[in-house]
Amino acid sequence: MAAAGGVSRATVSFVLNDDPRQSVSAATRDRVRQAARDLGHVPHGVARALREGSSRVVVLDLDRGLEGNHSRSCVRGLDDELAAHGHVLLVRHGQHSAEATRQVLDAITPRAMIRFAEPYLTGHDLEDLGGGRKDGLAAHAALQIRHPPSTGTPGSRRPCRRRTRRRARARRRFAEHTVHSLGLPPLVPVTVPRPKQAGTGAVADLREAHPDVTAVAAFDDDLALRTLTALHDLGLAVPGDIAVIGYDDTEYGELSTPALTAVHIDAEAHGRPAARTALGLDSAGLVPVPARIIVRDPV
Amino acid sequence: MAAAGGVSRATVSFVLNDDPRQSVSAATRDRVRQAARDLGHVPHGVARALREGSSRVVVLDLDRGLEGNHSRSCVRGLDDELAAHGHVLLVRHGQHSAEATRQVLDAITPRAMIRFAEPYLTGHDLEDLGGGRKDGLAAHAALQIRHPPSTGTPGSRRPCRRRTRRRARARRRFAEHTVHSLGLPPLVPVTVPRPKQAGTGAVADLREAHPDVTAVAAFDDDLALRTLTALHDLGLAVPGDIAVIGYDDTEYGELSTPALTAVHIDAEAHGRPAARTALGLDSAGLVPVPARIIVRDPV
DNA sequence: CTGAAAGCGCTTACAG
DNA sequence: CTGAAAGCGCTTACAG
Repeated sequence: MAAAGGVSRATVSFVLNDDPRQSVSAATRDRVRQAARDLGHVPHGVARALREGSSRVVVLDLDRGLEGNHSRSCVRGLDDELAAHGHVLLVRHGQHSAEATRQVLDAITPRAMIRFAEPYLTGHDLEDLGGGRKDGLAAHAALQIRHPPSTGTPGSRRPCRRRTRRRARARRRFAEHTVHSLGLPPLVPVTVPRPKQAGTGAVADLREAHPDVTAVAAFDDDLALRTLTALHDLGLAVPGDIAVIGYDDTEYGELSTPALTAVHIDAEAHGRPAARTALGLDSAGLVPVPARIIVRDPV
Repeated sequence: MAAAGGVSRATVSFVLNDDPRQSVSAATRDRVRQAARDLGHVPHGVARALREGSSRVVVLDLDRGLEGNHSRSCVRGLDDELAAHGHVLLVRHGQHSAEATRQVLDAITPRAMIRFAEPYLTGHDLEDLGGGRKDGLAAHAALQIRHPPSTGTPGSRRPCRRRTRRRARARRRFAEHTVHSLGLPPLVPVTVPRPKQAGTGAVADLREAHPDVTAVAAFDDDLALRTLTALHDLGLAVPGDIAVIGYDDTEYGELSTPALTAVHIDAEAHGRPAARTALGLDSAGLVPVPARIIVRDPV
């Protein structure tokens, strides 16, 4: 490559990286660019990574698949934004030991390793992102509880797997805050386990212990659909006897009867700043897309 | 590290890689191992990759998320098997341009890049994997059509996104073969689109045009659930009026009424040989886990 | 059996 | 403004 351009490898590097500390004549610059195009030359990432201390890869740690719209859109945002800055997003699925994580680090020394929804949880995203709107966990928890705004309905929900525990706790706190500020009775937590029969039993117990509960604000769509199924099996009317609202808008929500109304989180706007932070860039000026309720059947 | 052990870097490399071409005295070997442990020394993957020509990473290209059991278990198998051989699995989600793919290659020069379910489709997995059972697309397509074995029911199904088209076509062919060999009437293809109303319309049309169709063998669980919803909305009884059987066993299948019976593919056994092939290893001796039908409610 | 040296392809001070 | 040189941390012929 250097030979073809008739310049030193150093010069090639300067040109291809637009190094501002080095001025290169326009003629040389063009010559190098042209040669790179002709030869299809692209810097070898591994060599560059060795020299620079890390590869242009960001690893996202995600223990689940890409179930709802939240994770899916977040990945899209991360991917786009990283690509725009010459980096690559790679996802690691499953629950891994610390040792396995170290293996990844050792294998490619990624530029950063992101844990899914970490900032969403830690409060980073709870800050005002412009337009007077908060677009984080607190806002989303409140959005779910407030819907529909006209009827005051206590919600209930269920935290689940270990990794999500912290997030569940935070959600719970925000939901309780909302309930309180609306002057509603406190939340009644309920667990709707698998398999189906167990879930139905749990919902039956809830009805008996708390006949006054008029709505369920589910931790996620999976649990919302589980609850819907249980209510169906108990012969209860939705939303007549009790309403259900989901969180995270799975495509399966459309298929239940009644179809599931749910909080829809557009997390591309979360993924982008996360990407920039991972690269050590300023993440100002990104426009958030506030979460909204997808109303399917009346709740 | 070399200094601490009092040996040359070369020797460290020989010991740590168990190089068979080089004999190292037991004493030196122990000394190096001990020093490595003490210092927590691990070979730097990037440097090694530069020298060896590729990193110990395998990239899996997956345009969807991890929806059903097929992709999920396949990823598990790949991940396990690669880890057992000192490699790391990283997943790339979304539909990417050739340019973007090249970016990944340039960034870390992975050992291999796998396209999801490629061998599943190309026939690799259609071979007999031992025990006199085939555990591939042909077997799975047949399994779905044959269920329940007692009643002869024409199936219908729907291919969808571009990437899956080839797979859909192959499935279709295998299903038709099965139908034929069972002496059943030929398959009637049907598309059940989103949104819900459109799907319901499609199923209504099907009923009108082909009142003799008694069962739907869906392309995947999503479509099966869609069909179930449509039938419900049309006031038809399942399986009384028409049966539905899914493919790939989503956890949401449990929640419909009636619950969805589906083909359950344990693809860990597909992931493992794929991993070995990617590493250029022999994949003999791996035990396949044949697909089975998860019967939930009677079809 | 062990060690000194080359080289993988880059980037970046440094000298000209 | 340009080029020769060092060095990132490994592996692997090669000489001792």
